[in-house]
Amino acid sequence: MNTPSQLSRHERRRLRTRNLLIQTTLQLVLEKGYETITIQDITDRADLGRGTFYIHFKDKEEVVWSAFQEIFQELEQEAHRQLDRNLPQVEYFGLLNIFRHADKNRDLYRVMFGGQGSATLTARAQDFLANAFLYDIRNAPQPPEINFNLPEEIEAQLLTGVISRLLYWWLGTANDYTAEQMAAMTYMALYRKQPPNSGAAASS
Amino acid sequence: MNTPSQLSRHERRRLRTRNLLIQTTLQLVLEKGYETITIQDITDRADLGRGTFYIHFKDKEEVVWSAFQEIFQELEQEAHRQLDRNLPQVEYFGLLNIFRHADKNRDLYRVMFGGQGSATLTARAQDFLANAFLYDIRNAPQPPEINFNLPEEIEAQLLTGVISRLLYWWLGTANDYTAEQMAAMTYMALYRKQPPNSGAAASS
DNA sequence: AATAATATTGAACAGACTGTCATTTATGAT
DNA sequence: ATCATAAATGACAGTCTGTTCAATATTATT
Repeated sequence: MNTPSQLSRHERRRLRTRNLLIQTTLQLVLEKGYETITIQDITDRADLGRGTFYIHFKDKEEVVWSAFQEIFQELEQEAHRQLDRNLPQVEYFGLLNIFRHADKNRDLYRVMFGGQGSATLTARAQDFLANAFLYDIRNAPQPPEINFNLPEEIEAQLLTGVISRLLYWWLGTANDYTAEQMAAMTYMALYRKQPPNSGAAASS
Repeated sequence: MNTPSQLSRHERRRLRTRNLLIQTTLQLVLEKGYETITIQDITDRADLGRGTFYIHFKDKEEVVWSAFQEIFQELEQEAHRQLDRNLPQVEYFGLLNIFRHADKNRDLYRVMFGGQGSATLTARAQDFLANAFLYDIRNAPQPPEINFNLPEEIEAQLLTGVISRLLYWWLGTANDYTAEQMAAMTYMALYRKQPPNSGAAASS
């Protein structure tokens, strides 16, 4: 039935063109902007027939979204790992994770949070963030160091707003802040404390 | 030259159809969503020729943006009035202004901040907010009650993020919070103090 | 009232993009 | 080598855009 690789040649072929479409789309979006590019542009660059696109995706949006889903998954998993490890100052390290992840995937984040993508995409990305925060707030093993005394839902939305906008600004403006600095500033604004390890080297 | 009304009849006529186009566009956007509607839809509903649209506006976007500009102006003027009056707790009343203004113009805010409009529109609206905040921070007659100790630019972006997202959530979700409650919660989260007049009636 | 200027019309046009579908090409099983 | 399945193709009809232009309606000037 299945070859050792677990995937039939058909499936591998299918996956290959699918990924080709994703990669090409991302490239083009980053070069020309989401609204501007057309399906034709994508398939031209990918050297495929235009019809082929519609076999794999319904929309421009579906391509970008599925690409981002994969990448977001990384971040989500890391966050849950940290939550489970019951770290002190999860709040700070959570922020740091996000900004580092954004740094690694600058271009993709730019499309999602940078006002270049579709409104729908941005909204979806932010809703995703809000859900993640809500989950974290509700499932925090310990009560938070600092309590906002606000409804959980609102707290989650608030965090989402701060992060999204700072990402937007950070990635879209000429500035020299590092991910660490951004996380530290966000932490200070939200929790009114110095972040851990400020000025000192952190290990393990 | 000019009649007592300051506007020639030609000018008034022009303005009339211009406003008709704006109103109709807003109606339709709120009914069907920004992306969906077409220029044809607008001029049909407005009972105008399609060509007429292009005499007044370049784009769908230009219509919506000019509509919002007018309305934002109200908010901006009120904010500056408050700043000049040197009120205590400007921060709180500034927030209150925004949420009340959003309440009065629910539908328009929904389009701008609700993820229904174009990404460009939303970005422009938020940039506008960020600029306004930056201006207020720099021109505050007194040093703020509570200092964030962050770069002004970042503080402005942070406020923008919080407000935009809370507006998005407030206007787009079933909930019973009043503008006052939203302002109070935002104020508490940002400044870690009870807002003034909580529980008491305010006059004049 | 006649004439000039301005606004609006609506139809027509080229160009671009979309989504679909019957056909062709590549792959897998026998 | 043959046949069945899946993938990829490109041409098609339909929609929207932005522009143009001659005709019509409205307002201003004399």
